[in-house]
Amino acid sequence: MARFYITTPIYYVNDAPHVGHAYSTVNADALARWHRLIGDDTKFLTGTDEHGQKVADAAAHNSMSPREWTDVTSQRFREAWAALDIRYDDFIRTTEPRHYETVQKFLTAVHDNGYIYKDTYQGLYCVSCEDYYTLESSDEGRCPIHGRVLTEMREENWFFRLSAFEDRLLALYETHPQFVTPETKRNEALAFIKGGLRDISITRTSISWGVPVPWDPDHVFYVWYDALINYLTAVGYGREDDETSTWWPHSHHLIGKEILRFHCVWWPAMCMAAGLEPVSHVQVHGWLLVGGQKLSKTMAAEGGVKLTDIAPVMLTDEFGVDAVRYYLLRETSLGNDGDFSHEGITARYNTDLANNLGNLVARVTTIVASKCDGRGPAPEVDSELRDAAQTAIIDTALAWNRFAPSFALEATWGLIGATNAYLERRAPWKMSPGEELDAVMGNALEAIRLVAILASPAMPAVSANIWWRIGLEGTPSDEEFAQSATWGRYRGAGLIEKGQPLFPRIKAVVE
RNA sequence: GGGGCCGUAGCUCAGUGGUUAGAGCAGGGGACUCAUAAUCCCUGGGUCGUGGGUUCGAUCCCCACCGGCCCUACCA
Repeated sequence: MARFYITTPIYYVNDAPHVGHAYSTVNADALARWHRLIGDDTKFLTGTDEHGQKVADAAAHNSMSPREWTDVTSQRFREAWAALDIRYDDFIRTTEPRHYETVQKFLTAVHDNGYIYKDTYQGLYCVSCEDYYTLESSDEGRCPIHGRVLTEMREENWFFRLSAFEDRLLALYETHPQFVTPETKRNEALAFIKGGLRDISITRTSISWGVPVPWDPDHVFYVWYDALINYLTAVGYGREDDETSTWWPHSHHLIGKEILRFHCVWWPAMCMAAGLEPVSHVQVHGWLLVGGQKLSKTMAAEGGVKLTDIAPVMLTDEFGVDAVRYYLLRETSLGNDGDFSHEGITARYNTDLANNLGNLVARVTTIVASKCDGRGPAPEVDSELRDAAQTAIIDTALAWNRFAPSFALEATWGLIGATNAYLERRAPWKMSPGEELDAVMGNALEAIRLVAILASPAMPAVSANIWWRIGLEGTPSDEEFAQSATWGRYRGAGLIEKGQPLFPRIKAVVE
């Protein structure tokens, strides 16, 4: 049996969950649902990143311990994912004991292998940012954000010998051309490696809210170094319940483009240093832009679109869970930036969901209910709709398999369009009850059944609803794709009734 | 400052070293009336950011520029 292990980034708890987080998570969830559908043994991991000075400060500001604070903030993500029908198999928190154990095991291995050494970190520090800059990344010794002169600081740190992995990373990219997708992002990572790698400081003494360094308890690991390892924590690396060999390295990290360097350069090097094969695939996606602008705290501070204006729950309240999922998956191709707008989601909702899909189900169920005694007739073996169905099945499957949800949904919607056109040609509403009418309606119902299956990774609830409406038992994902997604299997057992519209049209709001 | 990405029809986006560059939506015309004033058919049309270069031929390769953006060691 094939296995599929997919992860999202773990989200920094200081942020409130917003549509950007939802974008990553919905994509990962849909991909996981697709692989479950085709029968893969699937594991879907998400979670929260809870260490670092910012978190400790926020906790103090709210008069809580870091643990109490992260209990609250981590929970917000679980709630957001519940609202979006995210079905993760594991939710990891970096403050969990299992994570401490894996991180310490992993980094001890790196240490034992000679890739960690102690040195003095000299950095330029910005008091406003509370962070270090390199001379190159500064604006001629000034903070690029605040413009103030950076002060030179020194700290005893443990360093990771990243520079030792340049050749091995290049070899990895050479022998695994699919390590990073899409290709433009792969090239970006490759260019960075070719530009030369420097060793990196991976511990801090000035911070206490982190994973202690086992061989030097005055230090904690810097937040990124423990964060990346979460992907291994979840498979039990270095612990009694170790399932690493089951899920690793044939796994997939879905990440946003801004953390490409961590995942495509440091992380494989860290794995190599620990004596572990790197993850096999990193799928990079772009950003959602609001009116062409990045979603950011800065923008909110400047009075632009606020993140809280587009919290996931506000969208699901307005459009429904599956419509939001559909929009996030359909609107932009994974890997490129996309535009997020209220107009955009409204347009997708009305055209793709209400007019095409919802209306198709409504018109078919109406005719069947009134002219076929409410029982779904069987489809024809050689219907002219069959070719369109086959095409949609193949193209949809190929697209999901190559991490391209937008193309998958486009292919699925091709069958919806073909079915609407088919009904126009045959005009069953002009037919009298009988064999001809039954055949047409059976074919249409079969197409709808297939659409429900094909759309189920993106819209699990609506797909199940359609399944029920056309008189079928269970849900579209009960049976493996290879068996269920073949033309001619429709056999409605239950009565077919029209019911309420799946997607009531949304009137344009004049602003 | 350094590295990188993007710039394609009104809008949102696909796409390719080679005959007339695509889809959806919006717009225009027609058909139909089962359906959520939905659907179906036809249709408009864009110097593929600008200027060079390589090539028999470039929107796609190279260089420069303009514009937008990302990374530069905490932001999907």
